[in-house]
Amino acid sequence: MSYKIKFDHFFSYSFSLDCAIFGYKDGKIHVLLIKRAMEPYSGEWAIPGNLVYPDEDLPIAASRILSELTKLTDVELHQGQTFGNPNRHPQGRVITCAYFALVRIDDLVAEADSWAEEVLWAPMHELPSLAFDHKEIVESTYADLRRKLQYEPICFDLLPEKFTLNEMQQLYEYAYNVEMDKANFRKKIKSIPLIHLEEKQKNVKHRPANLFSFDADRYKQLVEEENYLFRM
Amino acid sequence: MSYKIKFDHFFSYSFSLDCAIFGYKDGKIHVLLIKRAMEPYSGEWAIPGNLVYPDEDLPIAASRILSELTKLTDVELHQGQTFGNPNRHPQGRVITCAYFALVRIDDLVAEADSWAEEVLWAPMHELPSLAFDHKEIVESTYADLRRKLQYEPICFDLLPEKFTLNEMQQLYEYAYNVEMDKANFRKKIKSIPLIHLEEKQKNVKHRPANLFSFDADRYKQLVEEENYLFRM
DNA sequence: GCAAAAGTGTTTGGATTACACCCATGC
DNA sequence: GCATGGGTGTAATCCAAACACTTTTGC
Repeated sequence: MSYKIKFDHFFSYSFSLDCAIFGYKDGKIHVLLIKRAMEPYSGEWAIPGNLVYPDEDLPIAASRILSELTKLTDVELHQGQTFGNPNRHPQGRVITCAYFALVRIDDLVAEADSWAEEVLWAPMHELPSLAFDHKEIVESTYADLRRKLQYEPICFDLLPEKFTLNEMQQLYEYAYNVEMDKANFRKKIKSIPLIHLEEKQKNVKHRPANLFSFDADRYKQLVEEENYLFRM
Repeated sequence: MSYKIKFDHFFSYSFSLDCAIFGYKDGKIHVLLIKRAMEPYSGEWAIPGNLVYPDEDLPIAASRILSELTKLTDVELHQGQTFGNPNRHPQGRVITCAYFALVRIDDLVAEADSWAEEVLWAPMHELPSLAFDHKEIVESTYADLRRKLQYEPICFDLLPEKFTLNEMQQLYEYAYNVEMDKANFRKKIKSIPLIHLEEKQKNVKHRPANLFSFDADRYKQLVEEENYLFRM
C-alpha cells in the first residue's frame, strides 16, 4: 500500500483533552472555566484542557489535566465527543476529546493553578466567549448531559448530598425547561431508591421540607438484581 | 508554563478512524470486516480504519477511509467513542476514534480495495478475533447502536426500503432479546409516520403481508413542528 | 391569622397488556 | 382442508395529568 505522504509524517499530530465540569447552583447549571495565562488565547476564558502525554491513557490524562489547572481531584470524568477540525488550534493539528463531569459545586473548591490565572463557575445560559472551539465543545457536551439526566441518576451528582424533593424537581424543570406538577413528580420518583432522612430544612419561613439522599447502594443492587432502569 | 517534555515532542502522535458498519440480514445484525493485507496484523480481520490526513476533518476522513477500503460511498457516519490506550497500536501512539453507520446490506455492495484483501459481513454474535482493540470498539459501538434503536428511528436504516411490520418487530425482538405481542406492537407504532404501500409480499406460502416504508419527510416535519419524540 | 411552600388524595382519559379470534395464501 | 403467518378487537389494568385539598412553619 502507499500513503499519499510518508508514514512518519502522520506522527505529527497532537492530542489534547478538554474538561467540561458542570455544577448546579442558584437554580442554574454552571460550567467551570479558567482564564488562560498562556498562548494561544492568553487572557481568554476556556475550559480546562491540555495535551496528553505520549504514554498516558485518556482517562488518566483527563484527571491529571483537570487537577493541574483547577486543583480538583477525585472527579469522575466521562468521555464525550471528539473534535478534530484541522483549523481548531492555531499552532498545529491538535485533535481534542471532550471529557465531562457533574459535581456538587459546594463540596469542592476549584483554584487556579499551573498556567490557569483564574477560575470561574459560569452559568450555561450566559457564557462569555471562549477560546478555540470551546463554545461548541461545551454546548455539545451540555446537550449530552441533559439527555443523560433522563436515563441515569446523575441529577444526584449535581444536587447537594441532602436535598429536598422540590430541589430535585426544580433541577429537572430547569434542565428540560418544563413545569411539573408537584404531586405527580412525587409519584413518578416513587421507584427511585431514596433515603428519607429524619432531618428537615432549616431557616425557611414556611413549612420545612424533608431532606432526602440518594441510596446509591440500593440503586446498584436494583440494577444488578432486578434489571432496574432509571427513567425520568 | 513548562511541560515535562518539549512541546514539539507532543506532535508525535498519530490519529486514526475506525468504521463499524452495521447491517441486518437473516434476522441478525452484522458488522463489516476487512482482511488486512498490511502490517501490522496482516492477514487478520479488522474493521475498516486508517490514519487521518493532517489537513482533513474527521467526518471527511471517515468517509474517505471507508470508501478506500470497501468502495462504499454515501454512507451516513456517526461519531462514537475514542480509544487511546498507549499500547493499542504496536507501531506508535495512535489514538483512534470510532465512527459507525447503519446500512441496508442488500442495497450496497462492499468490495475489498486498497490494502483490504477481502470483506466480510460477520454476524455480531459470532465475531472472529479482530486486530488491535477492534473487538472492544465494535462491542462498545454495538451497545450504543442498540441503545439508539430505542430513541431514534434508525431501525429503518437497517430494514429494507419496503418492509413488513413483522420484519420491523423481529428486528426489535432480536436487538432487545425480548418477545413482543403482534397486536400490541402494531398499536405501539401507530404514532410512527409510516407509508402504507399498496403492495404486498410475494412468494410466501401464507397470507402476504402489507409493505410499509418510513415516511422520513413527515418524521422531520413532526420533529420540527410538534416536538415529536420517537420512542420504542 | 396570613403567606408560603410542603405534602397528599381523587378523578379521568389514554396507553399497555394479555388473549382471543378471523383472514388470505400455498399446497 | 389445513398449515402458516397476517391482521384486528376487547376487556382489564396501569399510568400520567389535572386539580383540589390539608399541613406546618415564620411572622
